[in-house]
Amino acid sequence: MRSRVRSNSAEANILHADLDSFYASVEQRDDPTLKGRPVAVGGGIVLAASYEAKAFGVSTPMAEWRAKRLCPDLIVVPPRFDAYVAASSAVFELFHSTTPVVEPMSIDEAFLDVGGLRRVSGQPVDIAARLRRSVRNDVGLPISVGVATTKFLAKVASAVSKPDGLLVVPAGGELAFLHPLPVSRLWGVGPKTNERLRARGIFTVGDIALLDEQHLVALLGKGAARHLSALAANRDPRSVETGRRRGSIGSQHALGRARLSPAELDATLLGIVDRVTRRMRTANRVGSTLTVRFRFGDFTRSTRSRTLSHPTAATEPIAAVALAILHHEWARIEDNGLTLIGLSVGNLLDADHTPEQMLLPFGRKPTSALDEAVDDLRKRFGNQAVTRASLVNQKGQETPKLPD
DNA sequence: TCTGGGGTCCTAGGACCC
DNA sequence: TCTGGGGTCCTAGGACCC
Repeated sequence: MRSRVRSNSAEANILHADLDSFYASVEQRDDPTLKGRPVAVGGGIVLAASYEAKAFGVSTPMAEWRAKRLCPDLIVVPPRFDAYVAASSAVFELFHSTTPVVEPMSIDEAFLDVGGLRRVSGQPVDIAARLRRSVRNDVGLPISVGVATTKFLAKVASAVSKPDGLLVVPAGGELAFLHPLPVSRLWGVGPKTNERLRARGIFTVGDIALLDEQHLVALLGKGAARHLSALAANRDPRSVETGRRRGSIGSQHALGRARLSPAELDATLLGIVDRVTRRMRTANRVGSTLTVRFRFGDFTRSTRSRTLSHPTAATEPIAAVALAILHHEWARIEDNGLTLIGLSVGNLLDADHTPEQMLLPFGRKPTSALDEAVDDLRKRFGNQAVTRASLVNQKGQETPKLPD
């Protein structure tokens, strides 16, 4: 259940806590010989870089060979995701013991609302300082915290305070802090938008605040323009929300340059289907919209999606539809090669609250062309789960048709 | 010598329903 | 028989974030 918590918006009550160079810090914590040295976590590409490495210009995501050229002494260690998950859980326990109002943003950052805790825990700045000490002492990791009246500003503050910093933007001092910053600090300004703004002579947040919103709409479209105008004026009414749930679960796999055979591609996709559906079942969720993601040899991308008539977390129907989509794109894959394939399942529902008769698989009459395709695949490959062995499609063999 | 893996949100056209 | 406006869902793509 999602809930909103309103705090007194005139006060700087919102904390944004963000672990510094998270993966790299865990590695430096667990291997003392890495302390104080330039470390990158990755394999082929940099997933995280320590501050010592960042000083050389190493950043993420950067090809490993490039990082090593920038920083010849760089130590590259392979990722240990289990260790990161464990460290993250420990840190989130500290978040939750700080305040009940915690909104996770990713594995290494969260918003905390500490409004209303003054009497119990003191001023936000003191709460933030204590939290930083606990994370350092109990988990052994550096964390930066920003404190402000809005989520957006708290996030900017934590970023500005890095590394291992604490920064409070006092109520009333928001615009003085915000306006000199470059537009790229705004949430939602990436390389493309930054370039478009730069071309119009817009460099700082203050420049945006001065701009007529209509002008911005013409430049970026209505949604983005309103969003940026609001942030530049520090209008950010979003509250810290607990209980937010993911809207999709997916997995993808980069394939490199090697050309895979159709059977190998089928097997790769089935492995991804298996991983995704397992995760869905573990999370006790079902979904109905399948999106297959392709990146071709020239690095152009494309997605194909289909919506099932009933939500499911079962391997078999999802595998059947995902394979049908893959086979439908075969001509383009043959022409260009394929460098990435992925699958995500959206429209997620709680399995417990989904009426049983809505769940696949179950005995039923086909209700859509898509279901007919699923049934067709079942007939063709047997009613058991679609297995790798049953799907060794040689090139040229008839492949399942995807209904238009 | 290229470019990982997990997500979110927005836009826009077309289908479909009322 | 012709015509409308609004709402929602589906699909594809783009941009962005960590």
